[in-house]
Amino acid sequence: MAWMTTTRWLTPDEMHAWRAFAQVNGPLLAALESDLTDHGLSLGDYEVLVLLSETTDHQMRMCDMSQHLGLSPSGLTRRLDGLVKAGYVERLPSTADRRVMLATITRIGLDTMARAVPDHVASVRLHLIDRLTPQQIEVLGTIFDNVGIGLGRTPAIP
Amino acid sequence: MAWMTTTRWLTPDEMHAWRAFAQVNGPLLAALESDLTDHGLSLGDYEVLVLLSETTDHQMRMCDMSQHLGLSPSGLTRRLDGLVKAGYVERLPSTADRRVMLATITRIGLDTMARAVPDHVASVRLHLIDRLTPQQIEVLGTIFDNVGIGLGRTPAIP
DNA sequence: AGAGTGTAGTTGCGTGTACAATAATTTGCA
DNA sequence: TGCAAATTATTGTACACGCAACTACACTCT
Repeated sequence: MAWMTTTRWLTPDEMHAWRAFAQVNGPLLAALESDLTDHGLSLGDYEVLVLLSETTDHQMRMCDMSQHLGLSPSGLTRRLDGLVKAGYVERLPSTADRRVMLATITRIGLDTMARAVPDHVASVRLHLIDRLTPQQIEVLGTIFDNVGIGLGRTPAIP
Repeated sequence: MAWMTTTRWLTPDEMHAWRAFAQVNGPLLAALESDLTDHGLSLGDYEVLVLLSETTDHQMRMCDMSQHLGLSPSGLTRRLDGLVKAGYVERLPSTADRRVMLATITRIGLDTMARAVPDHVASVRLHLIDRLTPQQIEVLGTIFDNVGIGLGRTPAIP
C-alpha cells in the first residue's frame, strides 16, 4: 500500500497569497507585453535583445541563450528566425566551434531596443513597481530569490 | 513635438525585485504544471475543474468562465473540447438562453480533481509557500492585490 | 588514427492560444 | 410589432512553443 499522509491544506493567509498571485500573474504579463507592441516587439523578443545588448561583444551562443531565456533550443531557433527577418539580429557561425551559431544584435536592433526600453521601464513601473512600497519591493525580491533557489536557480548578484 | 520626459530608471532594489520576479515566474509555473501531469491534467484543465467544482450547481456559462479564467472564447471552446473528450466535463444547452452553453463537471471530473488537489496543494507548498516566512506570505498577497487593482481586478474577499 | 560518446542547432509534428469572421439568439427601441 | 444592435459560442487561420528525430561537429580514450 502507498504511504498515506494527510494533506496540509493552505491557511487563509496562504490561500489568499496563492490565489492573488495565480490570478494576477497572467494579466500582469499580458499588460507588460501589450505595452511593448507599439515598438513591434513581443516580450520574448525584448528579452533576447536585452540579453544580447548586455554582453560585451553583443553576441552569444544559441545554447547559452536558451539557458538564460528558459527556452527550448527549437523555440529559440524560431524566435531568432523572426528577429533575423526583422533585421534586429544576425547569425554568425563560430570559427572556434563549427557547431555553434553566434547570435549578434545589429545596429538596428540596438536602436529599436533603445527606443523600447524607456517605455518598458515605464510599463513595469506603472503596473508593478509604483504600486508597491519600498518595503514590499524588497520583500518581493527576497521572495522570488527564495523560490528561485528552490527551483535550482542562483539569484542575481546585486 | 512630442512631450519629452526623462525616464525614471529602476533603483537597484527595484531592479532586483523585477528581475527576480521575471526570471523565476516562468519556471515556477512550469514546475507547478509538471507536478500535475501525473493526473493527466494541465494547469489550465485543473483551473477549469476547480472553477466548476466551486459553483453551487457545478455548472457555468462559457462566457463567464472565459472571464474568470482570463481565456479567449475560442481558447475556452477548445480547452473544453479536451475536457469533454476526457469525460471530465459535459456541455448542456441552456433552456433559459438558447445561445449559451453550460459547462458542467461530471462525476469522473470531480473524482479526478479530488485526486489531483492534494498533490497540487503539496506542489504549491513545495515550490512557493513553504519557502516563505508568514510575513512574506502576507506581503505576497498584499502585493498582488495591489497589482491586480491596478489592472482593474477586484481582490478576492478573504 | 579511429570508434564511440557527447554537444549544438535545425526541422517535423502536435498542442495550445488569440484574432477575425460567422451563425444563432436575445435585447432595445422606434 | 419589427428591425437594428448586442451577446454567445464556434470555426478557420496563424503563431509560438516543446518534444523527438536528425545532422554536423567536437571530444575522449585506447
